[in-house]
Amino acid sequence: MIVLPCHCMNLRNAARKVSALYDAALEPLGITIAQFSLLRRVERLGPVSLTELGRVTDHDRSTIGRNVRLLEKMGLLAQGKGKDQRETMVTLTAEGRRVLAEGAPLWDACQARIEDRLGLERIAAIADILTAL
Amino acid sequence: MIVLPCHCMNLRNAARKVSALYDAALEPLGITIAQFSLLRRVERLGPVSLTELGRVTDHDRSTIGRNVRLLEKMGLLAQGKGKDQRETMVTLTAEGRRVLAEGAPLWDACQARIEDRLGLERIAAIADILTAL
DNA sequence: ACTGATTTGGTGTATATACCCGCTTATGAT
DNA sequence: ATCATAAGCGGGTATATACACCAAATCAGT
Repeated sequence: MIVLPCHCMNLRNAARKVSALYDAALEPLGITIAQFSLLRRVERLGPVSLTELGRVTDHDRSTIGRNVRLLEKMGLLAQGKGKDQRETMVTLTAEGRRVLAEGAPLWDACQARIEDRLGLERIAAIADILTAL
Repeated sequence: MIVLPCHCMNLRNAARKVSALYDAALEPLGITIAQFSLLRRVERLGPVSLTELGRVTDHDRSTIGRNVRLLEKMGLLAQGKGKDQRETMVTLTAEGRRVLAEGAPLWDACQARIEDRLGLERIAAIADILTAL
């Protein structure tokens, strides 16, 4: 892949390519790395509102709402009203838990492969970018 | 922004955030950093086919075709048939050249700000990722 | 020259993402 | 209790991106 002068495009291209690798690794699950990551978030946070999910992932609420809806249609997440009738509370389904369990070793392998290819130096740099922004 | 264990999501999030900064910087032009970058590619390569653009940018042909179509509607790019009647040749319009000229200092400023915030170390790491993949 | 394989694009479909607007529900100040 | 304000969501619209499939054009081997 050609390296451009533009740091932004280089980042985008790197994210695109790395995403394709993770997506391929998770292919047996029928979900993408973005969806896998969202499932894990819900697993971690327990019943959680869309707004809260958006806050912790730093995504637009509408983005989260749409992504959750897809996972709901797949039977991996469930939505219900909370005490506050405005809030949509999101929870993991049994099937969602199963997919997470099945996916864990796939994700691990891909993650390890990436660490191998990039080296700890660059891996650390990626994390640093987020904190430096 | 929270740092995740998943290197892929960290890269995606970094790309999302950095893109937002570049997009904001180019906002006076009415185009995004992805579009700006594509315009520059066409400027560099001169009349170029969609397939060739896809190859050099490592994007799917259909993605390029759609992105070019948008820039064509904005009057910044023009499409025409080549000697090979299958090929669509893409060229920069006068207006496209104007936008590139107007955008150059905006891009420069944003690029410099990013270099400042991230430091040359991390900037180099980003470029390295692409070559390491 | 003909025919089968390849190349080039376009379209349909899908995910990921953001912004804006409008509706519903909760909260807080009087 | 009332009413203005704020919070939470959904839907519309838009860009960026990929994959699969189809049609047209070209090319290569006979």
